[in-house]
Amino acid sequence: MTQAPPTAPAALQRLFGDDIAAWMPGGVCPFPLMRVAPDTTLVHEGSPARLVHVIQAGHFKVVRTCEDGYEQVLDFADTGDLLGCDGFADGRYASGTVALEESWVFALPIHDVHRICAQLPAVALRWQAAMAGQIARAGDRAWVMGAVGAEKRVARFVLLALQRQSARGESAHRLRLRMCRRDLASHLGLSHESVSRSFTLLADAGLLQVDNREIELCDAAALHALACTTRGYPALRRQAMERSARSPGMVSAVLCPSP
Amino acid sequence: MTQAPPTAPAALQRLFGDDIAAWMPGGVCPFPLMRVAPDTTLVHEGSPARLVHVIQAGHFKVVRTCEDGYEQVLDFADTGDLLGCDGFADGRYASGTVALEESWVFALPIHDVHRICAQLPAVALRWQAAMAGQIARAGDRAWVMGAVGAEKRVARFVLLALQRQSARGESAHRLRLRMCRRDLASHLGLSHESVSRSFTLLADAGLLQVDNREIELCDAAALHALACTTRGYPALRRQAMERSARSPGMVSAVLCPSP
DNA sequence: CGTAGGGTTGACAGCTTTCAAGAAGTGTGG
DNA sequence: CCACACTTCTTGAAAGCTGTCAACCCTACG
Repeated sequence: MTQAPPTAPAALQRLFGDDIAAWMPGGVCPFPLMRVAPDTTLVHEGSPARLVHVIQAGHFKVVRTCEDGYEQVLDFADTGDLLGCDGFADGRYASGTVALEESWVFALPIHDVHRICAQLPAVALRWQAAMAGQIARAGDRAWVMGAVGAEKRVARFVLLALQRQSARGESAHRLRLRMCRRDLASHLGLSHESVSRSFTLLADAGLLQVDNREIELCDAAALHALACTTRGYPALRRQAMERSARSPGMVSAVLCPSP
Repeated sequence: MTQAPPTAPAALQRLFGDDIAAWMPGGVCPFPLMRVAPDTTLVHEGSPARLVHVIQAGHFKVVRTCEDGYEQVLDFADTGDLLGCDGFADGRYASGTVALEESWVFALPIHDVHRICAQLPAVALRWQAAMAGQIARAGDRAWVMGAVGAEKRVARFVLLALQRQSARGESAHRLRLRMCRRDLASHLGLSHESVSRSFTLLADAGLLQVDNREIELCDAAALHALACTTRGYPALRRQAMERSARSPGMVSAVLCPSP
């Protein structure tokens, strides 16, 4: 299952720009590219923060563990994201990060980042922009989590994930979830059964097509309306009932010709 | 109602350290201290981002407005917090900020911040720590919003607010909410009636004392247990019922002698 | 004094959690 | 290759929490 490590440090390129070349004596990247096995903890909550990680490939969840062992999923991170920035603040990581699949990250010593930023103002600017991007991401996340009602939270989550994916040049209507329902439920403040039911409801209403962790957007306008409209959307359940009554046997028929 | 503007730039001091003196020719702070009237929008969502604001005094809400006019409250900010960092990322503010009361903020042109950071590495370090602090804050916020159940979300919110307040040297058991129930409800993903009911429930159970926007912590251990325990806490309602049955007429009696 | 906005409470429909069981997919070892 | 255990996902039923609608109290304010 182990893939070959990515060759080009695309994530670093985006962070440091062309100035990264000045820090690559002999074309060798000064920062180690680490492989992280699935379900492995990359940084432990509360440990001393000396590294910031940049995701080159793969997906992570950001968690905070309660005293009784229940883990609250604060966020999910993917390619290009920074991990462990919160450790900058007081020297200890405020959250842990766990790989959802085999992943590859660059480990940047905070000290080195400071040194580079002090010497190359252009890099400092990009670095600040990257941290600001993490703050903006957190705002998006709050938008998702602040929705009222299970389907709306799930709808916003899917919409945001697709939006980010398409901003990265990937598909804008097809989504592959990397996390299990339980992690997603923890993130959204729901039970995992409610997440499951929400997906089937959105599918029955014709907004999505759901096959386990494969999501396909069918009715972008309707999903957007559901996600962005204020509270109250009783029409969805009626719509789902009607649809499922109309085609009782055609569960897995191809409903959404891809545009 | 208009108070005098604060005299010492404490918020800037914390951000720039002693090096701020080098940027104060004749002891004059180079950044304007702006007064923001209650219910006034400081930055508009989507507008070009040229300033970062530092709260010197007062309280704000950070919002994202849906197309139909419903505003989602992403966060609340108070003294020392940075406003508008998310605009760093792509040049436009990703969220708006509205003053909850009369407030005072320093307006820092992003360009100036960059210049100062380029010249004074120590300031750059502090600035990064401040942004990292905003990221850590966002994690806390996700922890609050990710709770399952209305009382638990409210409990976490109160706990976090008290914790931040005490970290700033203020009271660790007395809290004055600056936002209306509706804003708090929007932030927590609840109806404002549920927020109200949660407060009275927590009060009836003896964990808090609630008087409109004045909150007093009565049983820190129990509130902490409620906030941090995994889902399921049916004992709370029983406890509240028993308590309210035991003292039917003593609604406003002084239950919590301040330690 | 009248109005407006914020906060609380009650009633009820309906959504969510919980508990339980079954279906589907995955990995392991024989 | 199959059987088996295991996890994940889905679904059903019941209890109970939450949203909605409505009413009432209170304070602030003109």
